[in-house]
Amino acid sequence: MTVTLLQCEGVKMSLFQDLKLKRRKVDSRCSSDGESLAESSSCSPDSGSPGGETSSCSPFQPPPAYLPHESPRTSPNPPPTTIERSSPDSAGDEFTESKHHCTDGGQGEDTQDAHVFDGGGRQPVSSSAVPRSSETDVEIHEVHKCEDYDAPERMSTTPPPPDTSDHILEVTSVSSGMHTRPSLVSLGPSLTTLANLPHTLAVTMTSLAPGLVTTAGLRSAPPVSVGQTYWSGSGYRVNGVRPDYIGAASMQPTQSPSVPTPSPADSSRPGYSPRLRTPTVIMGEAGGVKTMFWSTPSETQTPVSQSPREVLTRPTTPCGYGTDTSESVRASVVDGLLTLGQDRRGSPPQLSPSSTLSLSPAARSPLTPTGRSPHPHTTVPRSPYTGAPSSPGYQVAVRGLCSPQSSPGDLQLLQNASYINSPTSIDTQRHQSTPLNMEQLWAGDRSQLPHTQPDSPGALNLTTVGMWGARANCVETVAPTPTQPMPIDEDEDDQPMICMICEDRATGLHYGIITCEGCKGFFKRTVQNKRVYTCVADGDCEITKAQRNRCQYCRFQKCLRQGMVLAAVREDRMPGGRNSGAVYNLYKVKYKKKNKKNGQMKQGSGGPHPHPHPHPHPDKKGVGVSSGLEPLMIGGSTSLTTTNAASLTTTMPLTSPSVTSPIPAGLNTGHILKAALTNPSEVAHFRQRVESAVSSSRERFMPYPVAQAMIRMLIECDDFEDIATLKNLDDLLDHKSDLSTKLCQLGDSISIKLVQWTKRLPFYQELPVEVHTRLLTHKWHELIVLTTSAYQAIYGLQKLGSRSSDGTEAEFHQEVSNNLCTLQTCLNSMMGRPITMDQLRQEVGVMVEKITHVTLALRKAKIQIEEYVCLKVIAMLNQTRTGHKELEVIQERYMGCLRSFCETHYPSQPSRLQNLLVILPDIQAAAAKLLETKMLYVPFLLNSTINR
DNA sequence: CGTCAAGGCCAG
DNA sequence: CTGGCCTTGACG
Repeated sequence: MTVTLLQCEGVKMSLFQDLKLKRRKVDSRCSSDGESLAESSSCSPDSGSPGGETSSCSPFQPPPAYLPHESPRTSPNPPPTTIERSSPDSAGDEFTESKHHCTDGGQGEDTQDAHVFDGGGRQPVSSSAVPRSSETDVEIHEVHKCEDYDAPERMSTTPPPPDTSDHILEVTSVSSGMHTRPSLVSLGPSLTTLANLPHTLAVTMTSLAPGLVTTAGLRSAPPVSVGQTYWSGSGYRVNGVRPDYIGAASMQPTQSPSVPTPSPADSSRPGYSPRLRTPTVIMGEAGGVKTMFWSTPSETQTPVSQSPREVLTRPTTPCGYGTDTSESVRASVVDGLLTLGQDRRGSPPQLSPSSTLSLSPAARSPLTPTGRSPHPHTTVPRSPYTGAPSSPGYQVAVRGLCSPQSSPGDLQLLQNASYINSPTSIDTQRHQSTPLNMEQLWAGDRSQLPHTQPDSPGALNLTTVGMWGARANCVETVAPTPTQPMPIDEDEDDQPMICMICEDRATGLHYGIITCEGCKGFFKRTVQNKRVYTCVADGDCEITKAQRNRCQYCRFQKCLRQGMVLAAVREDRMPGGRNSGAVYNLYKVKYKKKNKKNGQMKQGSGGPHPHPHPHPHPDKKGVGVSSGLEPLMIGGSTSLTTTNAASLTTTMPLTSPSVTSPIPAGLNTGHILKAALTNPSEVAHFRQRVESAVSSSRERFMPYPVAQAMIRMLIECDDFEDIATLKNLDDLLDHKSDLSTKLCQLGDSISIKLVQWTKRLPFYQELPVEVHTRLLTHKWHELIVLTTSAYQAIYGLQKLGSRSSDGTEAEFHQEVSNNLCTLQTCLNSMMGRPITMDQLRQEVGVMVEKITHVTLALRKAKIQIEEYVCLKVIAMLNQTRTGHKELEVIQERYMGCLRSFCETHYPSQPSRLQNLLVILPDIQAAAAKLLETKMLYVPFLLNSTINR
């Protein structure tokens, strides 16, 4: 059981945010609340690039509650502990501003991104219904050591006298198997309030085993993915392709306007896909003394500005993309936790640094084009639909996961895992290439160029393998041939092209690829003037429309990487005319002769999901798809993954030269691929898009029996009632026993159940354990909300008799009131003293409202268990940005399940799928609030009392 | 003559 | 310096 306890840490540590911890600012430039902070932001609209994330007010700042407020309350009673500064990776460095990198004064999306804290219920503290006293308005930068290893009698189960002087939590825990004893808790003044109940829960810290010295860096709060985009079935197109077909969900318009969000003004903006950063708690334990500090957030991107020390300490990840050390450690530790007891998965090699650092192209698994080490079990033959291993021992193996056992070897492994690098972000695999020496480039050294450029080996082999390696992974698998043109989806002609560099609106083919006027001009000026740029960061800045002017070096590098041809810039500056054939042969996208008589081209429109634009707009600028751009020839042969190639032979006949049959009638995936291949916004997304297209085809054509079987597997692994309710409610309500212990046990129970659920998932083996870890760490609160709300929606009706939801405002308020009354009763009992309704509303009112909102939405939809389990998986796999194709494939697989179920069981509700999906942002909002209040037990209490 | 991908111009 | 708009000129 050590395993599962340990696995809880990721969850438990999230609770630490709420502790009355003194934040001692080391280097804060931020104002005291999210809004003012945002407004004062002088930099970084960056929603993902390293270009801005280290700025003082990036979206990755801790949410307001955790921002380094100007907290003047210095402690007259300093903690009786050793105070240390945080590690090199922590706060100080990452608060470093990078204004020098912002050449546009922070225009563009600054405001938008700066408001992300408002979204999803994570509202600025100042506007929260929860009083500030219950918020974490301070930041920890010290390590608090506690010398008192085992003094449970000092743990506050009754509120200590108010102490306004200092909010110090000191925790020491001596591990004793699965029982952990917080030994010293010194909380702040508002411990007497309801909101502090979970603080004691938060104190739980579980150790591996007696004597084991370990370090655990744990994200204190999962990123609140407010405003994430979901498939919405809208008509939005990217280069003529629906983003959900090509995996570019983040480019979709965001959620339905009908979905209320805390900050609709921001979250509803097209393309709004914020990723929040949260503080990071790094825990350490030495000699049985646990220490911790908070660092500033640094999720997965490499900041623009790194102090030398930071650079030195930043681990090199398999993808070459730096992760915060704390994040790495955290992930690694929890990875280890998840891995323990899974000897069948070959844990030691999986967690060894050597395996994660295996970057040899030849060694790359075709399933892991991002360079991440392949999971050893991805080679298990699988059903193309279920993804489940076909081996007969699969079910046994899954069951075996439910009873993980640890061993000394596991502990050692875990210990080791603490020091290896975690994989990079599951949603961001960025390339890191050899620096481009522009001076040498202009001096004639073209060896730096990707192979699409002249003077470099294999110039006509348009494969971008080599120094552009990581990027090339994404494209090397796609190999349509000129003799096998993709069907053209003329229905999409009226959709604008997007620039392959910055995703702005493209105006046509320029220097070899489809770009906007800006990137065209930029490339031209750079080449004509032989300009030399440098990147102040690590040469990996994100280039988007809003940020393209922030780093000329990275913009130009991307131009080259994407295939812009230097030779297309004429030395003689002769205007007009056509380029020579030699230059033209270097183009990635070629103007196709107008021979659209290929009968295959029109076969794509006969599927069950006809496209809404049957008549193409005769826009002369619609070069991309409409005029027939030949598919890019990348490489000489297909290298689709074994697994997917097998799938493709049945559904995607045009992706490989070896498969020459026309598209089967009724399948219109070819046009998806055609468009995806000929008009990608980025070549680097080829692979992802193809995968998405493949999975999309699966999703859309999944037969119901297959969906039914997959859903049944999800239901079986869910154990709905067990995971959504509290078994020992009576014990919990008994105020005579130790409340803290009970809450700790509750936290254990919740996290154990989540981990067990994860391990039972049919696709568990398809993803590396670290990915599961990250998913769970980032999504656990959403899973809790969805689970409890769905349970409430489905079984709460029993309490209400057969009355169904009418969705009225009155019902909402009634339900909120009922829930608050239930909570009041429970808490009175738990605490042994009365809690006033005012107190209750103040502390948990907003959170209960949001959860109730979700519950009513699910109830109104009359959500079925089948839909709930699919939604749960979809929610867990949802990413703030695209890029992790494995997750997308699996997510869309279950999207297909859900769609199939909805279409089969609710044929009269064509928008049922969409209606269910748009509840997800509400779930995120409620989850954010739950996280904010830390009262994890609330939804469980409400569920557990349904039948009382 | 239409197309379209070059280069040029110039306001911001 | 950027990027929207314009001009140019080979090609079909």
